[in-house]
Amino acid sequence: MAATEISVLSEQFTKIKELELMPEKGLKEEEEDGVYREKDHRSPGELEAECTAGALQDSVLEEELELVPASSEESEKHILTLQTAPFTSEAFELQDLSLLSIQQQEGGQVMVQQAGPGLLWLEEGPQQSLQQYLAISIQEELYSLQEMEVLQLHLLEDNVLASEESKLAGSLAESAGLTKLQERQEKEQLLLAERTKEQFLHLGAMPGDKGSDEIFLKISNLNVEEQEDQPIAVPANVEKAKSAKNQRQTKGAKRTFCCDVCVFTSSRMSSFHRHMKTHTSEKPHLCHLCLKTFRTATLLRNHVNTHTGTRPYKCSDCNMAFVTSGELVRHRRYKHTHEKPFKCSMCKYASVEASKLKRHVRSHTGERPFQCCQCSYASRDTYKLKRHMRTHSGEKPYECHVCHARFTQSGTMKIHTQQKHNENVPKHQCPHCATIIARKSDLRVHIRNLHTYSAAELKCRYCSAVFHERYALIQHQKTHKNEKRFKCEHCSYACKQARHMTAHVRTHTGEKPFTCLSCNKCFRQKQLLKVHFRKYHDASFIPAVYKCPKCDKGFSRWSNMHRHLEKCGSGQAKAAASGKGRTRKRKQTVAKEAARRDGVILAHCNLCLLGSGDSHASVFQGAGIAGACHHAWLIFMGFYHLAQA
DNA sequence: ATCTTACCCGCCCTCTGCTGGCCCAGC
DNA sequence: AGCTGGGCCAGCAGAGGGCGGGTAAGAT
Repeated sequence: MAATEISVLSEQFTKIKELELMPEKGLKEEEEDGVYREKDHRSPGELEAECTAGALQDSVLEEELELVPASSEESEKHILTLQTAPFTSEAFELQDLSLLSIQQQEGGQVMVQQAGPGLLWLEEGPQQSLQQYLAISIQEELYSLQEMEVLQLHLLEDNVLASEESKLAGSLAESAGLTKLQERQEKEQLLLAERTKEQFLHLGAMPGDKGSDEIFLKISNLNVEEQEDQPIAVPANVEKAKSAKNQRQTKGAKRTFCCDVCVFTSSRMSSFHRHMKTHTSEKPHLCHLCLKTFRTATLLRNHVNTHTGTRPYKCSDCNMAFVTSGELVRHRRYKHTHEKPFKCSMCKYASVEASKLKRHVRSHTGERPFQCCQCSYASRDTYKLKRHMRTHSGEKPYECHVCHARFTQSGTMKIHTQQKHNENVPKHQCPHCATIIARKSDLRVHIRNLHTYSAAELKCRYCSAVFHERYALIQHQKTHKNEKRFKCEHCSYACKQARHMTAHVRTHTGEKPFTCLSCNKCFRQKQLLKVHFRKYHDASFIPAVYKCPKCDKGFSRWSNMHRHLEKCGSGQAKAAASGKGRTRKRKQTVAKEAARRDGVILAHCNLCLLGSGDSHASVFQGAGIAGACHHAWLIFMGFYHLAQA
């Protein structure tokens, strides 16, 4: 005969209830690992009582503590549940609780010894099952996970008849001077709401299987709330849950099992049990491929399917297949049924998934929960923030497979490839004019700039015409293009530009407003003075000479040579010179390169007679004739050097 | 125990639109 | 030869579709 000794010191206490002979159905079933798992063996009332007992503590939950061996006979199987009871010492005048021992003796008698101040009562629960309730106080330090191992309950498993137990229960309950738990439930629940600093423990002690001598003590519920000197994190919704739970229970119409940790409720015991496991870290199912663990075998199987590529759920309308049925349903909504159950209350948007609606709603609310850590940008979803971060990192993950140019976004690369490397590039025709633009967005800019109505009057710079659309103005002004609108008052001269007329009029007046500061020579035009100064007073000036590759005629300006080439024609040089889409400088460079290929001399040094395909002095410098370059200048409007002249 | 359903988060993609720098033709 | 305006182009952000995969709870 062994006894249980529990040190109980605080006001908090726990009840231990022992069920009578368990029906076979209610017993644990042995699993492969030989460990007995608890089956639902209690009545709803008992379970509900358990449910009210308190919240769980993850670190302690589900620990099974082995008790002393029980009798090998089936009739001797007992379940002893150490369960929290939300009583206060004040309510039951329980004080100075300390040590208790339970001794179940031969003949079914249960001896309870109070090694210190304490309390034990037995009660008869529903379905005539014997329940023993032991009220103990919990020493704070005692009920940590490790210290539970210290706590030992020793039950003497003798033959106990249910009737005898019942009698004994009644006797002990009476002797304890307590009423049944059920009669106090409402009061307990009210007290529970007030007891924010209590510690609750729920232990289930269960016998072994047939022929087993073992009894397991299962810690299935431990509610530890904030201690005075040891704050413990408790979900904020616990009190809320309790409140809601109480409301439901007082209705009494239907049994509900309420989680004390969260707001979960269920009418099913199995669901409740399964739910309670979610408050633990227990994940016994291990993936042998990646060592990830899962709570259930189903989760593990689905996970393993992702490794193996097994996709049992096949779409009947296409060849897609999925790991889970949920994925298939979602796919069918997206692709085939177009069912969109999640509808926005602010617009017509509807989505297949709730998360999409949630994301969409942010476009109404303006909420941007994802803040960039390096700038003020915040995005409405995680992907945009991730994409944005590339602007800080400089990462360009997308590469053009043709030219290997890199891009930050896939769309940008796609457009690049389309525009640069595809032959059939879609073009966008402006609906208002003949303009064709490669990109739609640029067409939009075009329309905005040129075809948008302007309230302000847009006046023609050549006449009095007025327009309200820029495109119309431009088209109108082009009609003035070839007009020689400026006519000389003194002669028949006419020109297109006002500045030309100004210069012309000076031929009549003799005015020469531009004076050379070096030699006082005067000029009618600023440009003429500029040319003069360069030619006679600027030692560093080396005039360019553009030489026709066909007839060797030289030109001081590339544009002049270009005009000449149009008439003269010269293979590559002409082709290069007529290249469209190039800048003036680029055209010059291309023409020079072509000339060099043709062996054409564009310029000569006036001193050393060196000829070059390039007109720039750097060519002579590069040839090592530095001395010549400083004083040399190339023939202006000619193709031989000064010495020859 | 298993299937089904729902929810959630994450990732990637596409389409879209705006912006500003660059290039170039025209003036 | 300089200025200007318009097209080209890449960068970047907004919005939304579709799927992968984990988790939990109801139903069977």
